[in-house]
Amino acid sequence: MLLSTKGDYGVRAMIDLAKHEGEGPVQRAEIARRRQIPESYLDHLLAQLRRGGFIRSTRGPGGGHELARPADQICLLDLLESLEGSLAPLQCVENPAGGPEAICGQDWVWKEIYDDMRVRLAAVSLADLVEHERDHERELVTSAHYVI
Amino acid sequence: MLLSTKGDYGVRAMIDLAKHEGEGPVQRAEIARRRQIPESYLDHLLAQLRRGGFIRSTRGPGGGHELARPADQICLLDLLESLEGSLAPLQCVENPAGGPEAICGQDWVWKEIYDDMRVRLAAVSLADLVEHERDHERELVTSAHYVI
DNA sequence: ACAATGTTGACCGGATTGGTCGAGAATAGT
DNA sequence: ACTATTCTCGACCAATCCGGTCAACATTGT
Repeated sequence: MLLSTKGDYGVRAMIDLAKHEGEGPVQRAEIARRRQIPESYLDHLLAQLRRGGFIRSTRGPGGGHELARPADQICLLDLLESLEGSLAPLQCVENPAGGPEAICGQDWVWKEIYDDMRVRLAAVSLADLVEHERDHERELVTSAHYVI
Repeated sequence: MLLSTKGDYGVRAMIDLAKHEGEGPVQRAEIARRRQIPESYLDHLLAQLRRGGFIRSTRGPGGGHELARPADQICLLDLLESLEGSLAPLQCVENPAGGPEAICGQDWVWKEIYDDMRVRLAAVSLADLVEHERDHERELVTSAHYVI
């Protein structure tokens, strides 16, 4: 597994914030409930997202969390690399391999895959993810209509 | 990191066997030395490769390991999936997600990347990897020639 | 003052990783 | 039959990571 729950949950949380953009701070408890994330674990992810500059948090009653920038200016690549660290599929793809090692033998294959992956992830914004989710919801509603 | 040392070392070992195809069994100690893999750890990887049907092993003096099929009939995808298990980058990409979860939100992006990745890996054979390594060696020799 | 909320860091059990080690089984050569 | 060589198998182990809990504290609105 390339991504741990950090990347999964973290992006879920960001999608939730993006969906409620402009409605004031969203509370930890709400995010946790809607996205099925353990509340106390979500803490750590929000802290990481804050340090990464993706969200702003305000304390006290009526406090909560909001996006630091518009959803269409946050791409999935930045988000995931901030949450997970490097997404390199293989050790020797990331580091410069020091000397003339070349002992790995499959690095060139993975370099291609990795580059392509990063391009794709960079092309998807948080806004795209929200839009996709809204589309999916509409689909569900429609199919339910015909079933019932 | 998507791949652990299992996938890295395992493929290294297979490249080594492919490179010495037709020269009789290659011994564990040789592979370990040439490819810089701890000998006793290599044991486990060879066992896994044997169970996966990729190699045959013979005991006793003069024994060792050889490819079970020609190198051009073994693709990187099969090897890695046998060594590492599923290469799915995200939980929800692999399992059918049970009910109408769709809570992940980024699964569609990763499904595309995953499919593409598997196609690429399926297109690379062990023979390709050996050829690439030989090319690389020639390059090194050539550049060394000019430097000296 | 008090309640609501976020912030931080310590801690924890279980799984996985990346090995080591030793006893044993098969086989070739003598 | 004996021995040296080589693979085979499973037990074991230390370190790290993962997913998560918890308690103590800081900040702010009323």
